[in-house]
Amino acid sequence: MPRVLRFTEEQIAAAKRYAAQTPPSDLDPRIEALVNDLIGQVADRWTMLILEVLAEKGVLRFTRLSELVEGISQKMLTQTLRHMERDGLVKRTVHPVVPPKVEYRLTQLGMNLGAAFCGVWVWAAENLKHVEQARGAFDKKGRGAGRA
Amino acid sequence: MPRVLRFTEEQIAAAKRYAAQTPPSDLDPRIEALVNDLIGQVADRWTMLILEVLAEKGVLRFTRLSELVEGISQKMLTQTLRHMERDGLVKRTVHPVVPPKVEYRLTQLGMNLGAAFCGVWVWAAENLKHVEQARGAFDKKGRGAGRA
DNA sequence: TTCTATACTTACCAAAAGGAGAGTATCGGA
DNA sequence: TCCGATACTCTCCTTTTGGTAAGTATAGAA
Repeated sequence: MPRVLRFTEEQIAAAKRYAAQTPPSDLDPRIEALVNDLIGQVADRWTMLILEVLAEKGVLRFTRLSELVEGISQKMLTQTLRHMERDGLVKRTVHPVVPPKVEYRLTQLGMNLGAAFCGVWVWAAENLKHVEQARGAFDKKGRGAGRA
Repeated sequence: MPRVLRFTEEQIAAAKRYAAQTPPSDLDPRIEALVNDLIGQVADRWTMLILEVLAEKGVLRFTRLSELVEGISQKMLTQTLRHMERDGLVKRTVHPVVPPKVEYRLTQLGMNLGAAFCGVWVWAAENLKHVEQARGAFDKKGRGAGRA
């Protein structure tokens, strides 16, 4: 499912650029809160999956998207796409024909976000085993001792 | 709130390393699903905030954490810390004294995850204005036309 | 003897997320 | 004349999430 594993060289380069920046030093708390909110909205399960498939496939119509994003309901697909459109992550193009034809593609902003997430996907792919080991250890020895 | 803006040079370097890797080519879908789940659990609001304050402060006790992670309830703090401990992101150290003393710190795995998220924080900080603009535009002209 | 500090746990309840499935509009084709 | 295709929207209902508030254990201080 993490189609990000097929991110283009260009996208990976963008991820590098993001990670390479020394983050700006302290901002005013108002901004910090906004950044926080923004991440909260964007780090959502469906948003990330849609980001992935659009990054991989380029342009997709509604029905195709619903097939590619496994397990998503129409309701959530519509809702998530609207949010992403509102945030400027995807471009929605309506062709006024019958039956309707609507195309979705990532904006530059969306692609940049995908690139920024790339590091997280890589982390997850690399450390899956470590996490599973940690869970196994926790579940076995955690029970029965150590709780305050 | 995004204390990641004060991430150390070392952590930023780690982020670079993550983003610099060409992600492994296609894996079997089982793995992909697991990576997906893992990200879903880890990209949670409280997990990210706790990751931040621990990355910044190093070692913290329960009550101090609850003060620093603004708005978190005891319940969610305990719950999130348990999950993070189980996943091997934080180390929990109990000192058998009265009143109880319990310390939390990030593991290497946790620090790496923080580094991987760094790119996303930077994206959010940089593109906050773009997103706000997009929202403004959407809310104004979006209503009334364009829906299929 | 009662109070305090710490790190929780538990029970209860309200709000939000999200799934299922039906409904809608329109035109060309059988 | 009725069906099918597309991209939704709407309603109803269940599940999940998360907050609040109270309870617990213990040793030393007052």
